[in-house]
Amino acid sequence: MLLPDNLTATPHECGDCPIRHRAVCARCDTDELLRLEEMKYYRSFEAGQTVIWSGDRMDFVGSVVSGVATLTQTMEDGRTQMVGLLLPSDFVGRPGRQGAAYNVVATTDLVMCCFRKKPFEHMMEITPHIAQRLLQMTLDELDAAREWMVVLGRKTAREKIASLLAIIARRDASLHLVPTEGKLAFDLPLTREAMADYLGLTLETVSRQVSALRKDGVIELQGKRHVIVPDFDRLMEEAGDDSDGGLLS
Amino acid sequence: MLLPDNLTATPHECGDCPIRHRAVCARCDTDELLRLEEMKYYRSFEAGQTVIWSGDRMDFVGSVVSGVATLTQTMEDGRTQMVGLLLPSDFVGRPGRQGAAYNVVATTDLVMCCFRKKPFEHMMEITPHIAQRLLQMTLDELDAAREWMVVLGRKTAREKIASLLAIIARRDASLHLVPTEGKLAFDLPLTREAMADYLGLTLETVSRQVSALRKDGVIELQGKRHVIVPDFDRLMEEAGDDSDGGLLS
DNA sequence: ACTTCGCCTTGACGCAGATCAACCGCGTTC
DNA sequence: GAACGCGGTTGATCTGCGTCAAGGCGAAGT
Repeated sequence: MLLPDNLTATPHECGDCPIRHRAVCARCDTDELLRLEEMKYYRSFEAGQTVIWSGDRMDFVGSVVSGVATLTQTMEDGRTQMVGLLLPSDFVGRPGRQGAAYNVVATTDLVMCCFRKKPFEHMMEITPHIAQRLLQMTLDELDAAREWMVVLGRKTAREKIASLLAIIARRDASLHLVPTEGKLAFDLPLTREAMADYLGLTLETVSRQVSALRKDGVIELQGKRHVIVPDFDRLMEEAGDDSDGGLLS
Repeated sequence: MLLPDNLTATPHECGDCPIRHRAVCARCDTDELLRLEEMKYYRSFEAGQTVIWSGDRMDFVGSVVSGVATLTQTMEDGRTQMVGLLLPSDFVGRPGRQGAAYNVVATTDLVMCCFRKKPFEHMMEITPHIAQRLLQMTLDELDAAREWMVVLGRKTAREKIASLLAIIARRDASLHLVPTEGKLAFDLPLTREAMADYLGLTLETVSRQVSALRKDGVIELQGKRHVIVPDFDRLMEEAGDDSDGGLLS
């Protein structure tokens, strides 16, 4: 599981990158960064493939270009909890750390944009604002993790589902920057089981609550995965979290 | 709630600081850092006092010297979830961010060691490895948050209690560095309600499970707060987490 | 066309933990 | 020393979600 054979090194200009690598973007930065830009390479994975196993040596950092991956932790008896959801533009990796702390699994076809860790860390040392940008991104992750602790600890099953749908809808909306006058639609990138693992529920409960939200008109479904949100505010209300999180601002 | 009147500016040498400020320690660092060291000041709070309210402007960063504080998030209907437990040596604050994201409350008498945010941020810019150290600390926090997501999402009430006790016991043991041949003892710095807020439970359930652990000999109690752990491995087992986390290594 | 398999849905039932309520011990106030 | 408040305990009951079980649907293989 160390260096997969589907590793492809594609030199390119920053503008070609559909999602700019937020930690290091040669469009905003210059000079030494262009050297790093040259070291950039892509890796792709199929849905279901494991990117890296918890505990394995991890010699790269990167970010998600397209597709969705999850960070999961499993207890000895098999109970598993998702601890991170990686959507396009999210960063993966722990500069300064040896091993991976969690399983990283692609839940859809996935493309990542990577740097080898060593040179990346070196660049971090000689280019102060990379470390700072990384710090800001890590603080964002920490905020997301803490928000999720509220969901896990204090929300009902229905609120949990609504919260998850809201997160995905919001992130999805911020990508295809087409304002869709209040109606959002997206494909769920997760199975019912993965949703359950994210929310600390069972897959049956997830299924029931999704059905309930559909029956109550909070969402519409086309097939099992395509979700339409007729009224985002209503969804946020169901999530027990009345701020719109800046989607419509 | 902005600048409390109990702010005291105590110039000192690093060695005097019972808990060295992990982000910036003039014993390890030098030169410019000594300038920062001079800007260090202390603030103290009584048990129950709020250090800062969520949303308030936060113009300092700091770390806990002694005592315990909590980060909490409250929903509109009053449900509250603790999202961070701040023990001695833990860092508080978000360099580069304006407001506080959570309520910070002292649950015991508390002493913090602070820097004004502006000069601290400036120092971060001109002293690269401060940003890097801060990044490492933030990654630690993120790991802790994710570990807690597993507790919240997948553990039973009994396991949750055991997990919390184990965390406190371990942190406590690492402070008074006296090896106590397997027997640990400490005072719970949290009320039953605060424990419930940390664990996503009700205070009644916390009370019942603590009693159950006592009845089963996993812990002993002197009064309501003083806990004795006769066998740490047993406690870890109850927590559903068989690694000792390095306490006895 | 039939089978198989993965993913999902729905129903019946049980239980862990929430809720509601009474009470205890202890320190503080008047 | 009576009254009070605060934190904690314990009991009785309720309920949301887990568990177990059966079956549906669509895609892919034979």
